[in-house]
Amino acid sequence: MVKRKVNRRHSEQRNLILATLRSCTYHPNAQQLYDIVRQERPDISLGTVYRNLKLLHDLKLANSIEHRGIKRYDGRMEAHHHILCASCDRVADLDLTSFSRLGSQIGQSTGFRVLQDKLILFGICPDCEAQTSYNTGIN
Amino acid sequence: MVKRKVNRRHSEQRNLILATLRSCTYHPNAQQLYDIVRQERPDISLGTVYRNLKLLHDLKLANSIEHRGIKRYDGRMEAHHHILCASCDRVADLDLTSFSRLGSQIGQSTGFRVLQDKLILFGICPDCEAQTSYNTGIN
DNA sequence: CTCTGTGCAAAAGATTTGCAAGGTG
DNA sequence: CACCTTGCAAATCTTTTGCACAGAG
Repeated sequence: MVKRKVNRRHSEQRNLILATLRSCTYHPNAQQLYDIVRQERPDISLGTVYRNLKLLHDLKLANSIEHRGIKRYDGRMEAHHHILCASCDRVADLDLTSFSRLGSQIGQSTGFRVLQDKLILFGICPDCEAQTSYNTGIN
Repeated sequence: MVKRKVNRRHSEQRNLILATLRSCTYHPNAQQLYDIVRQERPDISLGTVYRNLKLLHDLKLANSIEHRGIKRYDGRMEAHHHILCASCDRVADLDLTSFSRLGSQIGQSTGFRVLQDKLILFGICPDCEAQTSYNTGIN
């Protein structure tokens, strides 16, 4: 179960995918990443992007969050959280130093060992808030 | 966009689905709900379950959380949050009165209007913690 | 040479949708 | 009646996987 298959070979595709993810200012999904990466390497396949995102996530080189049936990735690995806009699906990073207290409090009351680096919030982003109408349908 | 089509007709199927969801002690997905409901009404279709869960969610009669590509539902509508076990995917309810402060704090720093009733945490549940090996693969 | 990674296409799994028929008010 | 809801099946969408070949060490 805890299989530790360490020695991975390098591949241009994998390096490119990780570099692209890291340079991304937003939180792209596989298709978006594929579209960007393809500009530089038109022969890359979508399957490879999926395979590598999954691998990078397993290797803890990428985070992921899921919303409305789509997984989005994040190459920034310093501990942080995310808030999703329930209207436009935008994702914003959240540096939340004050969470550790709440986390351990929750751990005590539920018996769960709370993962301190994964917390998802929902809200309405400023842009959507500025508009008169928006859908509040989260999930 | 803000379509308000209020007058919905009743249907046995919809009532049954909602009642079943409400009586559920866990957080079932569409398929699980379908399996339960079918015992009472063998002719119901999976599509109907999906359609009604979506509708009930829109009407704010059900909450939903998404994990590993599957949506799970919750008929308990008092404000509360959820914590997911990253190992066994169990969902636990979380009554978190102390969140409102953190929520408004986050609202100030991000500009988001934080939805106070939707917060997802990840952790390892007591049962999984008791086992020596578990996968930490969240998402 | 030995594996790992890739491209391609097919498969899988969850959810949605078109349609004709049945149900509700 | 008008139109909402259903069952069924097909369609859709995202993600995974099998396979033969290419590439890395």
